Amino acid sequence: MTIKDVARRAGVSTGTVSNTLSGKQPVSEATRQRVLEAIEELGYHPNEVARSLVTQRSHTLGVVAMGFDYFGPSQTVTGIEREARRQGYLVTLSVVSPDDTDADEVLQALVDRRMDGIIWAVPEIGDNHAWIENGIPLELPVVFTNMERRSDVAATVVDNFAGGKTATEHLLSQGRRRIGHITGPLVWWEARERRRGWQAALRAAGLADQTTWWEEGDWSARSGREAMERLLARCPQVDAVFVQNDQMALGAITALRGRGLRVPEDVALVGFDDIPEAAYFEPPLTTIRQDLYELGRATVQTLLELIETPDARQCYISLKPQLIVRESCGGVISRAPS
Amino acid sequence: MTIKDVARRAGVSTGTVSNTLSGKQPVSEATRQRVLEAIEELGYHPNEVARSLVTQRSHTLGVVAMGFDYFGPSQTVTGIEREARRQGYLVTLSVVSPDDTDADEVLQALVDRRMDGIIWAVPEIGDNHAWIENGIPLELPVVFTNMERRSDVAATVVDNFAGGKTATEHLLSQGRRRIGHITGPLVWWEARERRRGWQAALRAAGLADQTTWWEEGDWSARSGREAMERLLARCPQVDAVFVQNDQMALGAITALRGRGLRVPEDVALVGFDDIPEAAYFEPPLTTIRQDLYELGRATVQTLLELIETPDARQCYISLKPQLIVRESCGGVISRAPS
DNA sequence: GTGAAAGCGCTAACAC
DNA sequence: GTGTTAGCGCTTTCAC
Repeated sequence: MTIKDVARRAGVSTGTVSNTLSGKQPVSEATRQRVLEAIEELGYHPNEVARSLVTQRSHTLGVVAMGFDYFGPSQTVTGIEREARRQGYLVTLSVVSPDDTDADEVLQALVDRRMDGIIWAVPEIGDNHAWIENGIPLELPVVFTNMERRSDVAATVVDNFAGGKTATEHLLSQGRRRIGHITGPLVWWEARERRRGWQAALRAAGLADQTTWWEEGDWSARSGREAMERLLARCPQVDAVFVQNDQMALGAITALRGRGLRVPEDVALVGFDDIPEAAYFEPPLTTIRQDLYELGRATVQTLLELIETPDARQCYISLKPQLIVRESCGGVISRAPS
Repeated sequence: MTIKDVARRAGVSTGTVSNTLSGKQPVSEATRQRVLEAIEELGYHPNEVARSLVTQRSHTLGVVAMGFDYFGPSQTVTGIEREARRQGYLVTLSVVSPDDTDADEVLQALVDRRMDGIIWAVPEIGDNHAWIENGIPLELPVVFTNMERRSDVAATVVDNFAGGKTATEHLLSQGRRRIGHITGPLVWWEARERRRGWQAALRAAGLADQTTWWEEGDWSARSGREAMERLLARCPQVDAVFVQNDQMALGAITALRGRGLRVPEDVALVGFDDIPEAAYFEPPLTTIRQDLYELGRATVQTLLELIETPDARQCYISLKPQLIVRESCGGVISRAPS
């Protein structure tokens, strides 16, 4: 089933079929109808591979993501896919692992398939973004997510600093004054940002001497429990803890309960992410929600603009996360979302 | 940067370049070296789109998934992507929504891009698989996941019936005799299978009259809480509940605690999925783990076989889920028999 | 308006 | 072994 078959059937040339399909050149109504009929009868669908070859456009976006069997990344990718499809694009997904050295390979495979653009949705860990430094080695438009601001690179991010600050300020507003902190792995840029936010809020409240009251976890509930144990051993006086994600907060709850401490009466807790389960923790968890779905949407829109207008102003879109108040901080109590 | 540039630079024809690259025709060592050098110097990478057009192979798999911002589906897709890449394939992902009428469109877009095969990783809900009935309308190899067995269709599934049966049998082995059940939406095939497993175990234990002790949820923690409330109202004597996923089990725990009932002393609980948080529930949740990562791997392998050997149509791979024993089933039963 | 023809970048016969 | 050439299925000049 090729365009030739359609042309033959309609008694026209392939160029005319192409024109009726694209509308780029005028076609008389009569032949238009005959072509459309032929297409219908033959059940013809254009071969997009052939089309890509000549137009140099694949209408496909390459997405490289990391560890997306977790809630955050998969939500981002979902947002990306939705928006891409809405705009007539397909998404080719590559998953890299934290220890991957094959970033180049992955990228090359996408370039070879002539993606129209790339979304690099890999968290910035250690120096895994170093390859960007000397200008992007790709002639393709690329947009990054959750990356430290750089010149000449487009990125969409969640304002993790603001998130950490908001969380801590909420704790302060509830009257807590001895606020500890459990971080994600500090090789992650996002983890460092959230900690900066916590420290900034502490300093602003005249609590600068407490900015060392933190312990490092690895995002897992297990590490949250262990970090909480360490924090309790080192700073038994804490009356609140800002935890950098909800899973670790869950572990922290377990640790506190194990020590006979009540949440929020003895120790208040704020998490980060607002995973669906957070509202059903015991107690329901106050947390910072980041709209990663929206992050995905915004990233696609940025990329499509870059594709249309390759003269590319560098743009850096920053999304503010939102405080969700539940019961783990005491004070204001809101119901679980309905 | 095309094959022509390489050919010119190496002083050979394009055919020779192609042959050195593919190795399908012998090339003298001397020219081979010259070609390789030219490729290196020019930084040449073959255009895979052009290659696809002539070879009729895209080395890309189309995956259509649903609601994969949840743990299960994203784990499956991760498994798919990993195995695909290991075998030299890229993955193009389409996400459909539960209320999709656009399944045809999605499929067509993948066919138009000449995917080498399709993985339909959409749960079977209502009659959303009806389009398969009159034989697959695609000339492409397709593999389905978690779908009821059909003739002439390849599928890889988790044995949900066995999972439900195992969960219930474990409860029975702990001495529980009044075992209720909270299901997912029964328009889901998987939910019906798990319930069948529960009922089968009940019947085998001579408890056939209890096979109506179930309530329906929608997979969310919230619905689990509500279903638990209803179940308690209708069958206050239950001493155990098998819940069809961990999120709903979390809600069930909340409901039980609200009624002053202890887990596992008063009511034992088994979940399904083994999400990472399950080990940190209060109490840690006994659950049925399904290895969806492996499901993804197996699905890709099946698909690749189908691509190589298109006459190998129907195969049905069934993966057994695994019981993970934690504390939510306890040993001691403290509720008085009624 | 419409048809003929020249590619897009590559592979695969087929000569030599 | 290597070069030549005819496509893969489409779009896009460019005549008419």
